[in-house]
Amino acid sequence: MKDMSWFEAMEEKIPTGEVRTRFAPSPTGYMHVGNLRTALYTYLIARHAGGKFILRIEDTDQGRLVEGAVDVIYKTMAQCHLEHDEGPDVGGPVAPYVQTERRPFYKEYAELLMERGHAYRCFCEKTESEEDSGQFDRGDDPCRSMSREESDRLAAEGKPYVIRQRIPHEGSTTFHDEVFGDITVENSTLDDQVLIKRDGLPTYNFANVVDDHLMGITHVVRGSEYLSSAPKYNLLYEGFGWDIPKYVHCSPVMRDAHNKMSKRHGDPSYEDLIAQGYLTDAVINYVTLLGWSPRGEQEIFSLQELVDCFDLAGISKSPAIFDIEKLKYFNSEYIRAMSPEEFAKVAEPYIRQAVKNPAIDAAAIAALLQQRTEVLTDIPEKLDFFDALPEYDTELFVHKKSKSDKDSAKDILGRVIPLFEALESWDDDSILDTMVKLAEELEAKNAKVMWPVRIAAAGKAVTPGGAVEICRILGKEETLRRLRIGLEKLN
RNA sequence: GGCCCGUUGGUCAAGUGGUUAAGACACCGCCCUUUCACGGCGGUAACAUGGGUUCGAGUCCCGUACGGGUCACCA
Repeated sequence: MKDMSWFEAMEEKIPTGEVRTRFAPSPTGYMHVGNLRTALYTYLIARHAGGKFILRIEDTDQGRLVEGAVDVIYKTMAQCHLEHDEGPDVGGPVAPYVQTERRPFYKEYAELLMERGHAYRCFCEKTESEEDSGQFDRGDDPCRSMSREESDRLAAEGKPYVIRQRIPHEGSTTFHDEVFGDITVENSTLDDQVLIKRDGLPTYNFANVVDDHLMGITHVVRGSEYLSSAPKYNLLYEGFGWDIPKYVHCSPVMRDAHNKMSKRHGDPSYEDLIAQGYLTDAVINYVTLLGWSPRGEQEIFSLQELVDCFDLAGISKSPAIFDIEKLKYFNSEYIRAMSPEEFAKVAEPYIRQAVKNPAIDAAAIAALLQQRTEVLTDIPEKLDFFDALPEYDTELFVHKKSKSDKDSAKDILGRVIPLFEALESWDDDSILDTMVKLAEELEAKNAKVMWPVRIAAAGKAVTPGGAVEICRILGKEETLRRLRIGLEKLN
């Protein structure tokens, strides 16, 4: 073990006097929605207080490392505008920020804890069946009462061991959580958890305590699955004589009443949602509101607005079910709030999936789409009729509300075609005027004229935009061709 | 099973002893309208349950039910 001056030097590096939070994912895959929400709350707490947001990679489980996972984390954080002040890529005062690179520290601190009597080496080698059956009574572990001399001797001989936390058999421990309040448990229900594994790496629980302390973390935000191990943390902090940070345990994001959202069940990750046509800002907004509620009735928040009003008191204790319908609503709100240019830009690739004809203006279509798009990936199917007139049934010409039927449609198309042919300019006004005047002439509702025109032009019942817009975008020649086809069908 | 936590409409949720129990999504209806949407207006729908405490309980206490978490040399 290092001498005390080494530990003192470590203490001196710890930043103080500011709120410091950390997002500490383990690089095992992609960004789950629950993870994203945890990252968001963590970020929001730091920024709201004008503090620091730190990224730490928890890779102590060598068996679960996934290639490229760290890059996904960086990429996602950047996409979500969750910029960190300290982390493996940008460095910081308490580097390194990757747990495997901090390996030497844990051992030192575990030994310090042994020195203080709150930990001990355990040389037991139990069979798996003993572990699984729970037959092995931890209270009877002979290593717990082994003398320090004996323990040192065995270790020096090279006998493999783990280091366990020595938890008192008597008394109780109370810890405080910002969301759940005070929770008290009997120490007898806590087990002497492993701190340092046989491979020399720390367990998650131990690495967390050591790192959070050494990094000056003031608020620990994590999932509620860690709630039951939290009392052991208090004992660890007390054993070291360290201040206990604020705990913020968050209930899970559920897929339904019984199951957490999970990739295994086919639930979307953040990346999946983006690929499915959801906007990052909408996802962030929605996910933040899943399990947290602001004071007022506002629901649409920019990240900055969230920073301004985020408050721990609004975090709820019970799990929240992820509702894709409500995300859709947020997404459509965000889409409608975009400038037409912005929307045209994000929509263009989706428009071009369906509309290959370069003569057709994608921006013109985007303008029609913006008010009626919930999810970007819905776009292509709305536009299939632009490139090719679909096969359609003449029943489509029948529409009661517009007072349109096959006979009237036939009559209207027969009259509209020559009028359109005669048009010199092909724009909204001239197309509209032509149809309105015809309606006046026939003493009919505008709809009676426009319905059959739109049906003949598009060949489908539901279209983005009305008859005028569709004819305009299709162009005069193509419109006329389609109207003639419609007329033929009705003959 | 032990321990811990949770429970307001289908969903997200407000609510910190006295409210006609907000609001949003979804759903339904009406209006607007060249389709579908958008928008506007309105509607259906909730305090898991039984006991207390109290003049008065969604709000406090106890029990019950249901649900979740945890009980790894995983995080």
